Amino acid sequence: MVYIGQKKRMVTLNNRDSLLRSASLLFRQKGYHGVALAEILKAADLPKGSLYYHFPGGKRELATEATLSAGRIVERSVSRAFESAGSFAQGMAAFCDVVADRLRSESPVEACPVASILQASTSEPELRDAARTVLTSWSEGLVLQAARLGHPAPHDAADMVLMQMEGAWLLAVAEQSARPFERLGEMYRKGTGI
Amino acid sequence: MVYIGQKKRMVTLNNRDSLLRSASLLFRQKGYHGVALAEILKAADLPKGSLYYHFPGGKRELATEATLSAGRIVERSVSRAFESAGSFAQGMAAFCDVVADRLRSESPVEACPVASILQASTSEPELRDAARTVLTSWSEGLVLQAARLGHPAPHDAADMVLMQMEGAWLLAVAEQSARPFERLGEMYRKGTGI
Amino acid sequence: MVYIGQKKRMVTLNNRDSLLRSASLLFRQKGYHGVALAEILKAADLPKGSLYYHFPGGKRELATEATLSAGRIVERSVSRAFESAGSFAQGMAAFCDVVADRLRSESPVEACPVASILQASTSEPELRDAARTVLTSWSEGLVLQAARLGHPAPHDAADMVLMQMEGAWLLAVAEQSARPFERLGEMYRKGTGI
Amino acid sequence: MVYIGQKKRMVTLNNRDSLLRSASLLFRQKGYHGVALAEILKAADLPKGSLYYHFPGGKRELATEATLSAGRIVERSVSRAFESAGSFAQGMAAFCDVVADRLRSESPVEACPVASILQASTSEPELRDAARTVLTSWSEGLVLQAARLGHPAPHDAADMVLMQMEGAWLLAVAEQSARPFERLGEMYRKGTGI
DNA sequence: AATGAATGAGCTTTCATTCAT
DNA sequence: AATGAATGAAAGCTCATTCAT
Repeated sequence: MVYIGQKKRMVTLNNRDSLLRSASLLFRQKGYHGVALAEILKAADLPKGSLYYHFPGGKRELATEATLSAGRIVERSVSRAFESAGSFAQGMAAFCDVVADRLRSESPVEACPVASILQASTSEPELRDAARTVLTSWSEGLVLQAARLGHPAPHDAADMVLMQMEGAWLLAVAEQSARPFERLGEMYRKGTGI
Repeated sequence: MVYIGQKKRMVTLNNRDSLLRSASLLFRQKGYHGVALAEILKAADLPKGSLYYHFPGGKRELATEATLSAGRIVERSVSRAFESAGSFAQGMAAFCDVVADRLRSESPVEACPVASILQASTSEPELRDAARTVLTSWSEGLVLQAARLGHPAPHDAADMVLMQMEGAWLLAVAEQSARPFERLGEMYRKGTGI
Repeated sequence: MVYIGQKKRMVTLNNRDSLLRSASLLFRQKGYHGVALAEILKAADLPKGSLYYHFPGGKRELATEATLSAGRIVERSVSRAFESAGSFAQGMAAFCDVVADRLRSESPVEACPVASILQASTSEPELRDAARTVLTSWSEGLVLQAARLGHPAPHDAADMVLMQMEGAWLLAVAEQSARPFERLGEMYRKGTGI
Repeated sequence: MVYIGQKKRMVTLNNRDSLLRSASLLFRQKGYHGVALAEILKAADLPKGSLYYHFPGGKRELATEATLSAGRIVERSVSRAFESAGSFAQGMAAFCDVVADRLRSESPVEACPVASILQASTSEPELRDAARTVLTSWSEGLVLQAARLGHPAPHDAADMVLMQMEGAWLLAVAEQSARPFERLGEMYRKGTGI
């Protein structure tokens, strides 16, 4: 822990972020109900009582924040992949490469942060809101990119890509490999993506 | 409980099946770790001890069997939808209609049986095998249909459809509506499916 | 299963004996509360429902009979060891050899049948009676042998030998070896036994 | 609960110790598998969840610690009995008196802590280690006393005494009386002990 | 005479949460 | 501001026993 700026404030921020990072990772690996808070705290190397200080809403709040935070990371990754693309298909292919790269470094191959949390949303409605927020932001980003890159039906394109991406992620978890994203990327390169 | 044929035999079969049906439903609603066995037994109106008679392997075995069984139902549904189709795209559109119809009657809208179980597969490896088995059988069925209906790249088509289907199912759960499958079906009707 | 004499009677007797043998073995290995009836039935290769036919009193009755039966086997072993002995000490040494031989063939080294059952006697008083019956019969046998072989204090000798034997058996279980009986035998040969 | 010294520290120690004391007592009465954790917690007047805080290893760890702790108490009792003795036989007689006194106050007469736990060691190997540790420490203590008091064969004496003690304890449980230790003590007084 | 399906009480254990300090 | 001790509800699972046939 390195203290930069105001000492106390930084400590707090870092501990909170550390919790979010560990939580996001573990929820993606095992799902909301599959992870115990003690496990998250241990992974973050934080004392037992500290969770409710940072997240008074408990596990629910932690999962909500972790989902939103992970959602933003993916969103940035989408933007970056499409930024330098000449077409929507090229952008999608580039994004598939990025995700495939990422998944290759994971063991076990982790689920989409939205998918991880969605399953628990029947018992925890707040989590569905978080999942929806993230999916909406992804969709809006994709619509913008599709429009920018001259796709004739930006909403259809965004919808389709969102489905393919979530489906590929699920298959990647099932196969425990990055291959679904590689195949999806190839199809976009061959022009059979959408 | 209606007694048909040999009494004892029927009772047994029905109790087992009743457990599988309740389990499948609840796992799809809440995920593997989100459902308590007591809940499943209550839904099936069976006493606590009876589960381990029918499924000595406990929750794991019940979930495995429920997944395989639900997988077979979806597989039959796919076959039927594609049977009377003139093209792969028409078959896919018909299948989307069937699923959309089904989801409209569910409350809450339930997840894909494979997705429900996959999240717990990190802690329960047997569940991953079940998920893979189902996905493989779906994929093989789709490859056959694509080949039969003259699709130029049957494996790509099956891959793509599997991704779209899983993705649409996830979006349907997030939105709690059948609309993602309606949109997917429309795109296949417009010729922008694959 | 070989049918000798009256068919049905023999079958019954053998199944009953088979249950007693399996039960005795398992109780000695794991204690009364450490063994499930299903385990005993499986070891005896008998169907689940058959136990209560042979032993209407259930686990308690089975354990009682198994203890008495095992007690008789040990008693005969004591008699045989002392039969050809020239002194009480020689008899005891011979008996130690027999037990040591027996334990060497066991894996895991099993407890004395009385000790196995005694622990459960707080909750199952019937078992204490069985344990006492066996200990009394052993004691009486030893008193007779001590008297026959000219020991000056037959009751003291029997008491002492019973304690040493039970203690050696416990140590044998702890060490998982026959050595305690070997050491006890040696001491009797050296004349330091009693 | 009396607060001595630092308040928090004492509370913790006492709860843990209280668990150990209740556990030791109940295990000796009913054996490892014969006692439910709920029973121990009730005896210690502690809430259900508190056990796993003090003993994360659960029942196994609790039993292990309880055995080691009870073993130390017996060890001290042995030392004290032999301390003021003029011969090994006198020491042993004094020790028998102490145990007999103790057992007279127990109802039901409780088994040796080692014997209580040993039966479950087939399914819980950690318990065998605890039992062995205690037996070894007793044996070493007895060897030292025998040597100090001029016994010609200290190891034989310790072995023999350990067997007699364990055997007497088993007989005491069977008879539910202190008499076996009284008889053993008498024999040592008469010079027929070893 | 003999059985396997069925049962529910009770087992060990896990866990999100609280709270005094 | 920050914590670790404490909690009790509920989880998955085991088991001796029953009973219709």
